[in-house]
Amino acid sequence: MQNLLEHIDKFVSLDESEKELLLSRISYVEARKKQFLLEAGKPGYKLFFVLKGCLRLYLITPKGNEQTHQFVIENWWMTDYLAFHNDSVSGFYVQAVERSEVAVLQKSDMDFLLEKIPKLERYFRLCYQKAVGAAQKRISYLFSLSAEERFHNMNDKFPEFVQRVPQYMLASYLDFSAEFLSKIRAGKV
Amino acid sequence: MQNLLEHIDKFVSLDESEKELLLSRISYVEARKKQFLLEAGKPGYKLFFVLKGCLRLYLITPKGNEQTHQFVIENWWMTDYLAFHNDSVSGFYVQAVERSEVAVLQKSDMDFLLEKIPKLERYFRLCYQKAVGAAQKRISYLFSLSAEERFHNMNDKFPEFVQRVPQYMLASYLDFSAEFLSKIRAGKV
DNA sequence: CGCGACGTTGATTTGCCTCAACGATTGTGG
DNA sequence: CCACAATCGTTGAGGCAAATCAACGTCGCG
Repeated sequence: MQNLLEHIDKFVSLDESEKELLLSRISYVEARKKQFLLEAGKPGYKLFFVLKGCLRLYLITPKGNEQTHQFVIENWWMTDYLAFHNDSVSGFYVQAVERSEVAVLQKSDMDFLLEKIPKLERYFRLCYQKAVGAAQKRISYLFSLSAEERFHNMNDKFPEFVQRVPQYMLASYLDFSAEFLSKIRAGKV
Repeated sequence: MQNLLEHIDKFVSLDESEKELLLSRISYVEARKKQFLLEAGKPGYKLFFVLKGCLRLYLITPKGNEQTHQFVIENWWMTDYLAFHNDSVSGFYVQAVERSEVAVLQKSDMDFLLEKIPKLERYFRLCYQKAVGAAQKRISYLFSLSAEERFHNMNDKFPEFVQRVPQYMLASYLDFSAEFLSKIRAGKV
């Protein structure tokens, strides 16, 4: 949990009793590779923070394909935010890409903590501000680059990522087929 | 500005002196149709709230096409959040789709207000939480639906929108060409 | 060792783009 | 208030990026 405290500390400073209170309301989960933390169709009242490892958020399209929406590594929060915001059922799966250590915050606990430690409003406001920016950036890549350009852009900017996740997940994240990714890598396109 | 106060009031309650302070740091702009509020390449330190009318956020791709990222109508905030967050230059244009009344908040004023009225942290945290959810939903539509399905989905869920904005903007929002939208409407596809 | 998950390759198909030319509608200055 | 331009929308022909399908390697693991 040290990672989480350090991350919070970058934005707001908590005293010892506040840290204690915080930790008393956050649980710790170790997820095996491919294990689900959240499933579509189930209530989405949890927020996940990656302490170690890698998670992905994905959905199954009406046609039955997996579409990876987001990968997150150390020091990012993730969930289906619409479900979280509206207390509704999740439309997404959250799954461990590799063995991961995760902090889990229930919405009710979040509300409790925000009540008791108003400074955390600021922390989450800043996290979300960054997340909205990241989402805008993501859409702009999907919009303005061709499939091949999206792959090369990813490879240039996040090479360790391209190593770390299976190709079929990466392909669905970049919004093209696994076969096509294979051809791009082979230079056959 | 009444709209803005009412919107804030849905999430947190401010007393009269706080409202006064808030309004003293927010400016009001009337934008003509097609007028720019923010331009790519210029500093992105402003946040916009639509009191009346409609704004769009778009970028120009390397190939020279307009790609509309987002439309916002009454009671939504908008800007290039990455530029706003990092105090950098905007990658997007913000333009009035129709004659609009807009509240403008400079980042420095936002920081000042958040300092003086910590309750506003909560307000923005909730606005952003909703915005992240909306962005996730948007990506999921782009991912999982065909061009024609995206149009019909839009038409079903936001018919007034489809009326309100020019077709070429709508087409770029749905990520296909204006010509193709024309063909979908004519049932020629 | 054998099975299932993952990756590769080529042939074929298709959804949507591009380009070009032409209507319709809106706006503007004479 | 009309003429004309600019903006916006329509239509069709042709082309291409990427999907789909199918078959076959390969690796890791129970």
